[in-house]
Amino acid sequence: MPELPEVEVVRRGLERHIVGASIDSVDILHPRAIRRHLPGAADLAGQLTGERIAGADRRGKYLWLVLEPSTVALVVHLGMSGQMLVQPPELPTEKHLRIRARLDSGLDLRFVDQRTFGGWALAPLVEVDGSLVPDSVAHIARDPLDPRFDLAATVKVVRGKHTEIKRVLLDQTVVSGIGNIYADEALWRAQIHGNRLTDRLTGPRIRAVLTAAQQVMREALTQGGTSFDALYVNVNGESGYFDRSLSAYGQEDRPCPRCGTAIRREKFMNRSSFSCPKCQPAPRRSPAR
DNA sequence: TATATCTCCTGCGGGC
DNA sequence: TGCCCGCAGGAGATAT
Repeated sequence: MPELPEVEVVRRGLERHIVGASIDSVDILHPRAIRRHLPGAADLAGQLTGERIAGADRRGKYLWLVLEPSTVALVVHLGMSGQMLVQPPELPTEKHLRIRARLDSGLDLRFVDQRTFGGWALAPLVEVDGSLVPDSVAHIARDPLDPRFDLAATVKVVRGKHTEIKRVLLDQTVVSGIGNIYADEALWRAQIHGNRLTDRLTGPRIRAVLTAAQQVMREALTQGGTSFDALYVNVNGESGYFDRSLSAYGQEDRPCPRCGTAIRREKFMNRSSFSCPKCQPAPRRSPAR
């Protein structure tokens, strides 16, 4: 599942393989893949055709290609299962191919997405807090790998909320790029249960969990991201290996690497949470969910 | 206004 | 073998 490290791997691949190329034509093969582009498929294809890809940028899990001469951005979200593949056009069409762009470099840029949670949309670039981002991404906070990420300010925002720490880690308007996998890993490293209330945690403990998120995502990035199946791959169709290094996520009933206690799985926000019952004791009375 | 919950979607695996 | 159901989960919409 693509979270920040996986998206960054894809961004780097796009930067290496398609920046500088121009778009000759675009085929939209599934309307849901462009549902966030309100003017529709014909408009998206028309606006992209003839544009030159001038750069590949990212904030959190949002990725965008800067286009010239229009200066708009093609915003890409991979959702649960999206892939941006750079392929020779003669390669067979993928089963879940949603969008195909033909480039003047002789390659295809393909958007493949089994579960159709992801998609493409065009957006003008606007300046937010000193950075140029698509206006549809303006509400997304800086991610922990951003050189201008302000840890102290983020700690303050988190402490100012009255909710559970895991909810805040998943709130992209507070800190971006963290999904269910890295939230569980960061909480495990910081030895904090995800149901702990933010306004009852000390500043140093919140700082510890944010720093842990930063560390775990940096490590994942060096290993090409996390992959459980063929759903997440880089632009060449290769999977990452970080899933072999996970301590909590997906480790139900396996021994905690720190204390040996069996990792437990709980339902949280309609999804699964994994934690060590000894290292990460739950608050005495969990808030109603 | 802040927080919580629902919904979208597809393929896989388990149970019957 | 085939059908049904639960599960996976990011993010916007809707409810509280």
